[in-house]
Amino acid sequence: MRFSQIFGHTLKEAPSDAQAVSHQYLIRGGYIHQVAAGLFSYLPLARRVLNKIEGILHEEMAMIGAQEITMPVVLPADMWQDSGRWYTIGSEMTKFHDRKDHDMVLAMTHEEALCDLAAKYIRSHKELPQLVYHIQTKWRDDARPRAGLIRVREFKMKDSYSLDTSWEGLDKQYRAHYQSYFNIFNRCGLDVLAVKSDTGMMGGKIAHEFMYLTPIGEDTIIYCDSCGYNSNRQVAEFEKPEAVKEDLKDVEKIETPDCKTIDDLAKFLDVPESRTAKAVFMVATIQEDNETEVEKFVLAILRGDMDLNETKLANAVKAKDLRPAHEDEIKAVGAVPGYGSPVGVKGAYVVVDDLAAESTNLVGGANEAGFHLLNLNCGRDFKADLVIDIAAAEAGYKCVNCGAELKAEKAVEVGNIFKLGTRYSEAMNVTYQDENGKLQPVIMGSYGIGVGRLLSCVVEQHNDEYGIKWPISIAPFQVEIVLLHDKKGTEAQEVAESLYEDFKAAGIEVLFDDRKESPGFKFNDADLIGIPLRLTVGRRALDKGGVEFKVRGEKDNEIVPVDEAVDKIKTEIQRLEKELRDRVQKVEYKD
RNA sequence: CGGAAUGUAGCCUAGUGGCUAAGGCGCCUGCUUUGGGAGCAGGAUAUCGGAGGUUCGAGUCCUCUCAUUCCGACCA
Repeated sequence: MRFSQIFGHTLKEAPSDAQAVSHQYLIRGGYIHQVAAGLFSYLPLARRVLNKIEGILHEEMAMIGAQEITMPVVLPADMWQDSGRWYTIGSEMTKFHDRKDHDMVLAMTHEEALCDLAAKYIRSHKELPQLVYHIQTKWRDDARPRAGLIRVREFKMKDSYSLDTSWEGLDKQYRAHYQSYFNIFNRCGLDVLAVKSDTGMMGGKIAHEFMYLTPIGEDTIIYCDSCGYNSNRQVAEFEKPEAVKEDLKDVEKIETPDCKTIDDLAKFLDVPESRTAKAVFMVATIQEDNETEVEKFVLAILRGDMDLNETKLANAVKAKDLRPAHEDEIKAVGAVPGYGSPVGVKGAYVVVDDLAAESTNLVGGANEAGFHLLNLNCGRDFKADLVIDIAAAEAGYKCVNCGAELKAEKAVEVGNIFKLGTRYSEAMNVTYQDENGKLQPVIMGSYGIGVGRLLSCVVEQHNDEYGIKWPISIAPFQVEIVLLHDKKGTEAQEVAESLYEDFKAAGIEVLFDDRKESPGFKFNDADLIGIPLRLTVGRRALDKGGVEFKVRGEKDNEIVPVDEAVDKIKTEIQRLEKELRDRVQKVEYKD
């Protein structure tokens, strides 16, 4: 490809909207164009990277026996009604009517479509197990797209679906993906960590997330350096500190103006946050039986220095869904937001974190604006319907396994693998006949990787002050020829042109900067775009007997004779490819 | 969906009620130049996000609205 003909161009300055490094470089390099919030066009350079990534995905899927299919992005609503998600997912899912006035849906993911397909094609245990996948567009009308390609509304995902007759079979396919995903990320040059993401209710349900650690991430990982424990904060376990125990003192009501947060309160009273009680008002949706759902008002009490872990709370009250309570709902039970506690509250299910229950003489809300109560004690001053661990893990707490201090790190989820079990197959009647002729639900798994998010995470990991440094495996081109024009002769031009032809003939992906620009301009663009290998053709190098070879990101360069340039580049490509290939290793599966 | 900020040419910015909206980058033409974002000369590109209002006069003040970004809620 000649640089002069590429659709799109580079920018010296990034638009002020772009804040994440990957967002800035991808825009400045002429890779992507933002159309609206969370909507991007991919220009030729980015498309080439996506093609490379998708190539790796296809190869790795083939390695674990997955067959490629394609399911539509527009789906009829009835399958989403069958799975129940038509009713449970909010405005993130886009619904519309087609010309015949049928309810339609833009696919957020393809479990329903796959189940619909499997229900029609899977008949016998002899046809199982199966593993199918596609790389297809998803639409999620996210309330808050951000950071360029990190969180978007329309994106492509590689999603695969396994179908098995047994939990052992599912486990096998699950572990195959676990390994496969490490291979994929390693081949793309991205460092990831696999963390447990949901132990959930429903017994055997297990999920892992593949996390790229970065401060711009939205997930928090809790990990332990000394024993290797790690987990998404949502489900992380930790050892609670000892409760402070004193002799019980009498309750005392005090005026606390403008103390709506624990922080305000602790400062105002000059007590540590750990001596306060925090009230969190939630509404849980609970499935009583197949037909009926009820909403339950839940009042969660924690020690003031701890955060509520909603996943733990949802599990504790067996909630299908959990949301923050609205202000009128809070008032309806007799509580006051900002000054809340269980004291005097009626009609709420009170869940008290075990540590808060053991702690004595805490400061809590009086359920009266501007007032708190001193010396609250669980059991004496208010009753707990349930005492259980509902606190979120945080850095500084102790590891449950080894007692070392836990650490926290932000991360972006670039992939996940999920043991669905029979959740969808039962709802959507995906069954097969077993050896005895009995109908059984198929046991499913689903496995996803966001392609654009992976691309942007690679840029986050591989860049410097000048631009992107692509890993060779997914670089839009393997080598860039930078021609420096020379008025005194045509030699440089001729050498560059003939090298360009030689590279193409040798099957090397080459970008030829043939533009009539100054050297500095071209070097800066080359660094920005980030092609791994560079050959500079100009008077100075020719006088020294060749062309100048340089690896992106390395300081040194060397003169290579013109007739050895193709071999040199071939060797270097192989060297860089080997580096990435060597990253691919057997990983130990961690439950 | 809550809180905040910002909208001036393709990009970055100036413009603090008063003349024809200014500069840099980029773009076009010509000449010159060619090893880390060259120089000179000429040129094109803005309904100042939109609507309404206040005013003799609005890019500037007010109201509404739209969009984008950031923080939070949310995230199958």
